[in-house]
Amino acid sequence: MAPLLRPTYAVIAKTAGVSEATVSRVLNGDESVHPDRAQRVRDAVEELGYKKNRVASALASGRTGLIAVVIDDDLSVFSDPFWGTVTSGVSRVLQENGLHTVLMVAPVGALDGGVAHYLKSGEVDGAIFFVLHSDILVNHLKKQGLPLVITGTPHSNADIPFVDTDNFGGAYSATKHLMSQGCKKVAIITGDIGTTAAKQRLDGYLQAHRESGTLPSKSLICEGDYSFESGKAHAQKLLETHPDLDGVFASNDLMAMGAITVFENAGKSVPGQIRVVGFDDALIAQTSRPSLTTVRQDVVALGEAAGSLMIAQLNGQDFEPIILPTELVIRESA
Amino acid sequence: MAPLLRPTYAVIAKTAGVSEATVSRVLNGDESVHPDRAQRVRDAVEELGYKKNRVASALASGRTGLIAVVIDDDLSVFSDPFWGTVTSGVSRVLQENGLHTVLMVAPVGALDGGVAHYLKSGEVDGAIFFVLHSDILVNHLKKQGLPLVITGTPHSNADIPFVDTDNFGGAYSATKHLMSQGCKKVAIITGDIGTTAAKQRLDGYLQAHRESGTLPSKSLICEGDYSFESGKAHAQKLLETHPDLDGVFASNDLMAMGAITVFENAGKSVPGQIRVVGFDDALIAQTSRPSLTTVRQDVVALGEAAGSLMIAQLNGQDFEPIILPTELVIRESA
DNA sequence: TTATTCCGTGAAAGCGGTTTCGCGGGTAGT
DNA sequence: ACTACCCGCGAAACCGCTTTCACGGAATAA
Repeated sequence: MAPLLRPTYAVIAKTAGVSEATVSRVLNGDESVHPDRAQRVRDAVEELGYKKNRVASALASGRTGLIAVVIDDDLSVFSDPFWGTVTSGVSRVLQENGLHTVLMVAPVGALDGGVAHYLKSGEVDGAIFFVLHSDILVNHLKKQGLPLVITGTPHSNADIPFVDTDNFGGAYSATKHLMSQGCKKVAIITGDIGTTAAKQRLDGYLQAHRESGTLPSKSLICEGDYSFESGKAHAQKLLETHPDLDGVFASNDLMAMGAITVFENAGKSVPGQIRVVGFDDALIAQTSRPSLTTVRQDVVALGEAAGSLMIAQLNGQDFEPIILPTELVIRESA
Repeated sequence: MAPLLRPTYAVIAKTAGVSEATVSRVLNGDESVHPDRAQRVRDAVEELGYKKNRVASALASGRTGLIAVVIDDDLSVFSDPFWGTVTSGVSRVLQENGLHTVLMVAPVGALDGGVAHYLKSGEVDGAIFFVLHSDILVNHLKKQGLPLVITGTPHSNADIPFVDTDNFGGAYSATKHLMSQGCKKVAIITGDIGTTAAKQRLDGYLQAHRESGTLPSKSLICEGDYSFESGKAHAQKLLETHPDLDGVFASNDLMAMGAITVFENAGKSVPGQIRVVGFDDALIAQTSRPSLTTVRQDVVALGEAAGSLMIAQLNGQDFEPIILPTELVIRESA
């Protein structure tokens, strides 16, 4: 079937008794059009039910009104509700400014990968990166003039706008809490250590140890990948190599839950014999048995901050990096 | 900064020594172009790094290559991992066919609402609906010739292509299982009864009762809204009005978890004193304590089936509705 | 050999907007 | 009254493709 026929500028112009250029000026907020003519245009739009064709506008203006939100991972990340929540924060801010979100969940890869190709295609007016294993693509796109925001502190000292959560502070207070609860041997299950967030959380854990006058052995530091399964795998290994382990800080809630599953199945009660803290404060943290002590980050605010930084750039305004605080939420598991 | 300058057909045509129409014919798979000329075009594309401008192509052809995936809800649905998983199934199938997904999570509302406006705007070549409280918009769009697929059985007998899970059979076997475990008084917490899925799950529950020669009292049938909080609220009420309750079938895993939280906090052990079954088999079902007995639906396959039905329509092929089976997964809670 | 048909290809119109440049009328200054 | 400047507005070029129509050469049939 033929697509629905909808009025164009030509019809609006004829109805209002003006030119198409005037219609364009009025609908795009040009204040120089005589108020009486402008009102005639608005009346015609109302009467005829006109809607702008965004495809034609994008071709003519060179701007699509789309902002890419890039998650350097695969679609299984959506089993972690963090991503839906943070994305909703970004989308709300962009939508308030007449922009739309294009969500890209794929490995960012090299300069000739799928994500790079898409971002260079001119289809988006800017890009917000959520997970980064390397700054190579980001630096390349910045040189080409694409407005960018990244979440997480950049690897290099490039002048890239970013928002972040206080990873170091959150991990530090989680580890301090475990120690204050009497834990003598505390392990960490990190995220992918290629990301700055995982590094900063590890640094917070190490700083808490330095301040208590101890240093954890290398086998207490496990590199996970934020997945439930990696939490389980490392918990298993920790029990084998450290039977006297009495505390674990996992760098996200999913890995914390994986660890708890293993400990409980091994007959080690949580928090009776071993205490566990996570990071994020996802719903899974609240509903688990035992409910999870965790470092809460304001995920909606993180998304909104990223969106606001993008809007500021597109409007040619000044901006500063934004670091959001964390809060340790004490529940049953520690 | 000015957008990156990229070669257009004019440049490709000049380099290959052909017209722009020929370039368009070659790149769109027209077999009538002389093979030598066609090869010269492909060589020029390779040499110059040409990428099609999809905005210009959409304007010229009247097709955008975008398919809307509509979830009649708000963004909090992403706290339920069902949605990320089912969407990934759809996206994979569309991408294999050169199409892209536009995800819309918003109340569908009336014919003059935001979703309706967008779908009538000509920006998408088709739409897949995931939750529907009413067929009004779908029937309207079908009349206008927009290719459609819905998940869930349509309310009316309209000739709308759909995919579904066997809701009736899943609920029936869940309720039968509770009865076979000795449960004498089984409640149900439904989803929004305006959706056909929730109705069918209720019907399955009622059929299992009919076959056992009993009928549940009306106060054992609670209408939830698939949220964790509604599961808790109805569980609280059920305990008050039915102290001898010994079984609950919840129409999704989140409500089941909400119910378990309330029962455990009230000192009723699961499954010792009261057995609980959910629906979906989300990760939350596996990680909870106790782990959740649930009706597993193949959510990826549901998404892929919806995508395949859309592709068939766009290609003008015949198609049948697709009903996917369920499987009762026995864990600790029942 | 001549006439007719077919087909590959190029020129250009069009898709629906944005934006530029020039024109004419009005206003201000001398 | 005349001159210079300003500004609102319209005509039309342009954005980068797709597709239509017409042309010329080749092939086929009479």
